[in-house]
Amino acid sequence: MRDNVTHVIEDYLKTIYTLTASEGRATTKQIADHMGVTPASVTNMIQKLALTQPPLVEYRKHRGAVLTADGEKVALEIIRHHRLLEMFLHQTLGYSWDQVHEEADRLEHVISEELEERISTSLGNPEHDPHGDPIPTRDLRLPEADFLPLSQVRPGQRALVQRVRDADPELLRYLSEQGITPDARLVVLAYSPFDNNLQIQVEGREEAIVLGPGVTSQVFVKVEG
Amino acid sequence: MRDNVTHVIEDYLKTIYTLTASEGRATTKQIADHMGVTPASVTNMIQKLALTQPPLVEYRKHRGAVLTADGEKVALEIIRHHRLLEMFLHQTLGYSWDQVHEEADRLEHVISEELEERISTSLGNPEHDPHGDPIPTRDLRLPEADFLPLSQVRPGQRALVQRVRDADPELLRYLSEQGITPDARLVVLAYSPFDNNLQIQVEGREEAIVLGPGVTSQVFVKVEG
DNA sequence: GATTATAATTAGACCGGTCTAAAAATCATC
DNA sequence: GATGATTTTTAGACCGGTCTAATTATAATC
Repeated sequence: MRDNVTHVIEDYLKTIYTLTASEGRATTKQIADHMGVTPASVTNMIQKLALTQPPLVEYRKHRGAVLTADGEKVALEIIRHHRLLEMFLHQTLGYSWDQVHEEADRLEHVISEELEERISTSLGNPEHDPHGDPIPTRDLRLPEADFLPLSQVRPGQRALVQRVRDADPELLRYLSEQGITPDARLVVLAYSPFDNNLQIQVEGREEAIVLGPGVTSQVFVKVEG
Repeated sequence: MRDNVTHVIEDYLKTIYTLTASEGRATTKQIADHMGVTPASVTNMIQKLALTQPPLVEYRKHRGAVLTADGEKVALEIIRHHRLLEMFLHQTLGYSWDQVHEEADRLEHVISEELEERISTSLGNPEHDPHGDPIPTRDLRLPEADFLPLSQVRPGQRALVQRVRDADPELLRYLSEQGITPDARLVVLAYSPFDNNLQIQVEGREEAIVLGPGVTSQVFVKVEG
């Protein structure tokens, strides 16, 4: 079952998984945009993945792709690899958190179960990667988080930063500079309804800062009251 | 120049490099056997590599392949990756020396210059991998070794083990058990001319052992007099 | 140097994954 | 529910890398 799963297929399954997690579903176009590939290629691939034995996705015409249990397993395996690698590069080799993503994207497809295991134990079996994303367990369960995007926190509320979307290194560097990293505490001071800006005081910082929705929608927090 | 170099091409160049180093030249059949591929595939590939701009190999019909300076650079880059990774897996993640080869063979194609550098410095810029093979330097010079195969050492001579061919994990485990690892000292006690067996006393061991040429040709030493 | 074994090359097919261009289905808006 | 915009699918081509089968060149032996 694992042997016919190429690196490319792994990438498709991972993409479909994260898309359904964040957007609710994975359409042909979304997958295509996310992978930098034409929609025609996506159709071709998801049709193929629906015909493998066992099938890795469910496919009905014009309805996008949904992962089967088997497909989800593969996706979670790769996501586990990815997040363990991010943590390892960060902790053991001194990568900053905005540098790890790209490297992990290549390594995730080639590490053995053996190496995965050694990395995990050498890190003390961490539950989150450097961006606060949960790491699937050995048996591929992913602890579901009830985090709120920072954009939905309102004035007066205190919050603990839990995770940050790791897509854009620029954003990550910017957030670092502002002190907004997992485990940071902050208070929302003000909200501007028209542009959806938030004025925020990060604990331990002098100045309050103002962040737009482009930023606050990428940061996830737990509200502390 | 680097962008058209696929993982497969890297493997061909690496194979041609090691074959010319160990056998003096790289014929179509040798490359094919070494890579588990048909001779037809090899001809096809080396013809292609001779036509790239710049060419990576020199090719004349029925004469096998010879690396150009450019091809050698790529090969040495990959060999540097491979040997640094072996050392890293061994030192940092506790792999035994017979386990590292396979894992390194996959990782060597996907690590960035950045990661290569971080691994190297985290290991203190080692000059040899766990099997005693020299690691090409950052500027891709490979210190040439004047080692002798153990098979050519004669009775009465003391020798310091320098390196062991890393192709076969079985052999590596066996050698480990006998105490024959890089930096081990030994004395050759006797030589049987017909079967080319050597009787050997490893320093720190009780019993002398007898090794055939299948083993002694894979172990390289410096004779100490 | 003729014969035979071995190695190397060619020609053509195939597979995985991508693309473009054209056709069909769905969605959004009136 | 008709119209136009968008999305999706199909059909066919292409590229990288492999293979098999047939052919040709080299090496080895007499």
